[in-house]
Amino acid sequence: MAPSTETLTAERILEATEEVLRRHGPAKATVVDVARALGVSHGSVYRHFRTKAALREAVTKRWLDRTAEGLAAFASGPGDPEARLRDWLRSLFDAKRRKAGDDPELFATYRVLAAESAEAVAAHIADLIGQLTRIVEEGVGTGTFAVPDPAAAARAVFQASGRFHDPGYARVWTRPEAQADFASLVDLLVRGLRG
Amino acid sequence: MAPSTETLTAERILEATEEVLRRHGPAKATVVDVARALGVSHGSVYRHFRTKAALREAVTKRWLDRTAEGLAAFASGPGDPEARLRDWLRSLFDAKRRKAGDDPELFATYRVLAAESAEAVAAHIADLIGQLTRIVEEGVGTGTFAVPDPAAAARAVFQASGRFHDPGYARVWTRPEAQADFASLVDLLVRGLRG
DNA sequence: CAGATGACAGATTTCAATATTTGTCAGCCG
DNA sequence: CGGCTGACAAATATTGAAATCTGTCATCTG
Repeated sequence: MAPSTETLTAERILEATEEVLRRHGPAKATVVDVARALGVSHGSVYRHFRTKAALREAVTKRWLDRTAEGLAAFASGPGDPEARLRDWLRSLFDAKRRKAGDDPELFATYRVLAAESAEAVAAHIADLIGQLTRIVEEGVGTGTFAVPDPAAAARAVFQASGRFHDPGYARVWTRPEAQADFASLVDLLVRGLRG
Repeated sequence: MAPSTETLTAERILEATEEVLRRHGPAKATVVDVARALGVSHGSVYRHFRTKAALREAVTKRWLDRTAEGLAAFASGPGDPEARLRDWLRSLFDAKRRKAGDDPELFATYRVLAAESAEAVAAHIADLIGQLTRIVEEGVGTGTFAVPDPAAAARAVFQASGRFHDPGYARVWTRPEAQADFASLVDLLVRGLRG
């Protein structure tokens, strides 16, 4: 790739790394590839990221943050908490299924990256459960829901719906019964929250 | 291993195969090892199992069947359906956690075997969901539960509790919060079934 | 003759040599 | 000087030749 006159920033390195990962996959994407894509020596990349692992983790964080952003709208939007909970869960399921279906290789790549960055994933999950907690708390406030511990209930809802957002289950998302299974699960969980 | 004068049966081969898998792990357990353990030539093993895959699948089936047996008691035992449902879920979680904790290598071995025999696993899961369906149906009969479709609800309960029985989650079973998370989830599901 | 054997071909795995990559750092350049 | 370079050692990955394994079958044996 042609060298650039622009300043070398962490941001530019992250973009180039995403591109290299998309092209070569997680196993063959090297720091040298990233440097080549930017037209610099690999030593320069190490000036911005201490290790290859740190670079990959930064890419993973960006990706997880983008995912969480798309859901925040449902978490704090207006409207009935029960409907918002349903929308939030459906939106999460749809987004995951779309990503896994549209570009399986890229999805697999991010699966590998996520497995490497347990800490970033834990933070992301805490973020999502936080969004759910706000919905459940509001539902308790309006009387829609009746649970003793909204945070624990939100956690349970997130874990119970794992089959429809945990990447480990990606292969079942396209099965014909997935849609009905998802509907049954959401109904059961919502009834549980109503108390 | 010493040769035996006993007749070579499928059963004896399966026992020897389990032993070889326990000793060598799934990657290094060969048909020749099994034959050697029985004091016969590997050709004789192929008289009882067409392929190595078929042999492994038979071992997997035995193991899955033993697991399902232990739960059947709760499925059809006497007593309150809600309590039986709770006992069934707890028993499944405890059994899995015990196996994963007591002998992680053997657990990992069976995880590999199960991944190879999708069909046998699907049958096993159908069996378990069948047990759950019977409990839910009985609960609907006694008025404890109120769901429109007991089979769909049982399916949802099984999938919702995946985090506490799916081997893919084994690494979270020993976390300190697992116990509380399990309790929250079961409470939520039971409330959902009560309608 | 039913069941076991072991030689065999092709597929798969292992292992050691070879090549690449990671991460460092002394020195270069604007 | 501040940032970039590229030579380098150690760690990791790739390769391909040798060894092992899978599955078959003609032959043997009780």
